[in-house]
Amino acid sequence: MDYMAKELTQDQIVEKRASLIAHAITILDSEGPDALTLRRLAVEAGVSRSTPYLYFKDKAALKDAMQVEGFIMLTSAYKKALEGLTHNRMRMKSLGDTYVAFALAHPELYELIFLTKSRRAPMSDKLAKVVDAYCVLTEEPMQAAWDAGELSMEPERLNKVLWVSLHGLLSLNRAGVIGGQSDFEALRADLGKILCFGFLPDEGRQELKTIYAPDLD
Amino acid sequence: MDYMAKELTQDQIVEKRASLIAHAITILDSEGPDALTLRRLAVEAGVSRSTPYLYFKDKAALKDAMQVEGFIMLTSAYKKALEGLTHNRMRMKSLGDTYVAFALAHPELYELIFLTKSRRAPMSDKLAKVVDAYCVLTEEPMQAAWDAGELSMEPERLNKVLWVSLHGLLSLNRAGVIGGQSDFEALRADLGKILCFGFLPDEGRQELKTIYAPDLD
DNA sequence: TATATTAATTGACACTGTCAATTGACATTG
DNA sequence: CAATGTCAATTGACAGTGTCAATTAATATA
Repeated sequence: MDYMAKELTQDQIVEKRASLIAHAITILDSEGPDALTLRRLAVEAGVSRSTPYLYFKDKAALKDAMQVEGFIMLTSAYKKALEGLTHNRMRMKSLGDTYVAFALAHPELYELIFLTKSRRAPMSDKLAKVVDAYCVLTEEPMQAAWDAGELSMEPERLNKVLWVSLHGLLSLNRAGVIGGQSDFEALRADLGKILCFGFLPDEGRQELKTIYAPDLD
Repeated sequence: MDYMAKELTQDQIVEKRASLIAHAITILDSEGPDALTLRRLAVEAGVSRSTPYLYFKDKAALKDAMQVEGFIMLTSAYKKALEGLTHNRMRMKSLGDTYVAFALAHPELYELIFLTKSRRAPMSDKLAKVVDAYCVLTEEPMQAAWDAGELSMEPERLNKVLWVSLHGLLSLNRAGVIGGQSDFEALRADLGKILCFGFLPDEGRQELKTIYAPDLD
């Protein structure tokens, strides 16, 4: 057996952590959550059974780190997707497409990201920071649209509404409860239409408003 | 140890199954998924370690059964919630409230229901049937509204859109990624507004339509 | 009364997360 | 330069899990 230098630099630690996280994501995405085992992760990383415990307190801590990494991956995918796009509408569409593509390409990681394993524990500082950076990016095109008077709701609030809708679409589709592969695109189009225009028809909109949403502004 | 009659009737079997499922849901909802252990379920049911295997092929099979039971619970909650309500708008609102209340009252069960543990396995016949009955109930008020010309989309499609939106709201909120308890109601109101009226403002709606949704009808 | 049937139990195994005890390479000191 | 201390990393060990084969024992039937 070979051994490393005595005292690890901070860089070495984060590098080792990162490589463990990356490999954990590989296992998760290729074989599902049941295959993600600390022991297997260790042996495939060429280290011994309990070495991961030097870098992660827990299996839960590893998952938390994977969640953070997932947001980072999404954020950098967004940055790439926005490159060279100036038209505001295109930027918004590109973000949505990137989100969907990510969720479909990494379904297991996507599921892990949006699952609360930690029971009612508040977000870690690191996660909060990463989510913040994520939201800044997604809100930016909406802010521009808002400034141009093209939206009926403030960007920060609308951003959450759209996020929620898209996540629901992906989550229910993956659950298999909402219809097969072909339905997915149709449902996505339906969702887009409703989000743009609402489910109230153009005729009689004002009167229906008092019926369906008497308490909204 | 006491033993039962030699040959179990079909009724006895489904009763035993049902009681195991019910208790499994109790454990899940009160202590979370990690606490739901076949061995613990067995001992708390007063039977021995591997008795559950006489009623469920797998732990996964137990979870599948719990998923079916979850849909049944939701469906019967709907029926109760609709009792005595004749106004169509009230019926729709009541369904939505019931859905949200169920998800908040049984967060763990709710999560289990909408998680695909079985990797890409198609829905079982039993589940498909239950989901069908579920959808019939939720679509009914929308069908009435559609007949009255109050909707811009066919009930079956709109039902999925609204389901997706509500599920996304609950799922992201539970994930803790979307904001705390107080934000929840505000976000729900925002979502309701966007779903009713869309995110395009009333002014310039027609022109914006060509920008934001050139490919929609 | 003896036998067959079958629900239910126990024994056993491989595997998991986890941590205490141990190892061994290196940096530091006398 | 040899002895010592430090600390990353390994191994040993344990409780707990899902799962199934072998076993038990109660009852219907003959």
